[in-house]
Amino acid sequence: MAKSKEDVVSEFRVQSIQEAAIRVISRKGMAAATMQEIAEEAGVAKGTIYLYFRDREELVEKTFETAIGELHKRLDAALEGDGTFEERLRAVMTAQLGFFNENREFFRLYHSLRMPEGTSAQQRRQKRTCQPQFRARVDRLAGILKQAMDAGEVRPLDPKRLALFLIEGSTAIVLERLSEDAPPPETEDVELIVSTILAGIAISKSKRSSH
Amino acid sequence: MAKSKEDVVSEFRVQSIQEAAIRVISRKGMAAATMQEIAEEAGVAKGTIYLYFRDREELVEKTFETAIGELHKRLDAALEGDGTFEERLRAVMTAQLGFFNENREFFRLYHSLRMPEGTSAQQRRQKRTCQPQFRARVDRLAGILKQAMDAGEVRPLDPKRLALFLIEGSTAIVLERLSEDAPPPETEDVELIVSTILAGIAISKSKRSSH
DNA sequence: CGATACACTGACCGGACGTTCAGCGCGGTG
DNA sequence: CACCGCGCTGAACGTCCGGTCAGTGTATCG
Repeated sequence: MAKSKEDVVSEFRVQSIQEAAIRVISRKGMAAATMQEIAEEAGVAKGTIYLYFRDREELVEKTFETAIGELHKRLDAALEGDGTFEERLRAVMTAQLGFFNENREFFRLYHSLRMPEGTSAQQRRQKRTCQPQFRARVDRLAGILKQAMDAGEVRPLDPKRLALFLIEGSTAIVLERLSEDAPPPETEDVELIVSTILAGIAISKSKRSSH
Repeated sequence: MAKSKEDVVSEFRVQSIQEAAIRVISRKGMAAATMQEIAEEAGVAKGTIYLYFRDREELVEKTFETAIGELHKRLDAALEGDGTFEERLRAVMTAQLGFFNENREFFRLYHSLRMPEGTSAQQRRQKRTCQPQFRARVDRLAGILKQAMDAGEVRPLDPKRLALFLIEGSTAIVLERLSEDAPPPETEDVELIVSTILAGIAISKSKRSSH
């Protein structure tokens, strides 16, 4: 069945509102972003938002899911086919830096939801909907690490902790890049991360003596 | 001059209120922590808080500074005297994990202030007071890294980026530890971080072939 | 023991924000 | 053209919260 005119309008509204929400949240922060301002940013009246989302929580939740779905698609694409661990690691990091670079505004929403706020009921709800998304991201990377360990490419360590360390560490670099006027080329930061994580930063004894 | 009785009472109130603030913020999150609840937690009336802090912002700011001052003291202590880079890195990481383990409740306050919220005026104020504290932490570690690079113990990389990567990566592990019922011993996680950062995770060709 | 000072209290105020809903205008229909 | 349906609007409502201040209890002093 072709999309009816109503569907098209509806989709357009939903998308405008979600994009506005991301922009306002990235400007003011999660707590200070008001429905009024989101509505203005989207070019609709406050009441209109409630025709498409039950309440503020649902708007935030759906918006987050839509946006993070995009990130997951990118990561999946980066991991298609198989290569050496190093290639895959580089692909993942490149995809990540690229995504946040193109979606700078999504970053703050992402960061705000890392740790749930509000009453314990709200916290539980946020946890149910957002935590799995973070977990999925961590688990995906942990899976790659585990695979590489089994293949003998990586020494045995707790894959989950390593994944956390890597994701959050690279997130810090993304954050820094976003606040810089002229960040270095993406590849440079990817190389920093990949080479550090693969080979470490210490100059081995043999190399030092040969120098 | 000895402390007058008023000073003692005053200090006690300030401390109670700050501790209450940390507990409430860690329970509800920054935005949802109300002055009323902080007052109840401290066992005083709401108005009393305003005898010791100009407004909510000042309370949060001062509380944050008091608590992070403690962290900085620990880090300084960990770096007293001099040792190899590896020893210093291990000391810093141990101090960090230890601090957050003993001050679990401070963690959320710390996390909430990472990224300023509210109107742009509020954001500027928060940036002026809190960002330098984060910067100081990063710069301190970056300094150690730089020193090790100059000494030829560490290969030359951007020290600031490395420091960010390390601090945020280890923060992720702290966060994970805090949410676990029975986290592994601190030393284990410290070793994971230190060995990863020093030697990387890849199994070198020579080691693999000798296996 | 009264008088004075002052830390403390908590009801109250003003404003902001999420949510609602009566009504408006516009495109479609007979 | 008159009527209708409906997507949309934004004023109004209830709630919540930071901040205020007149009043209260208590310690101190003459």
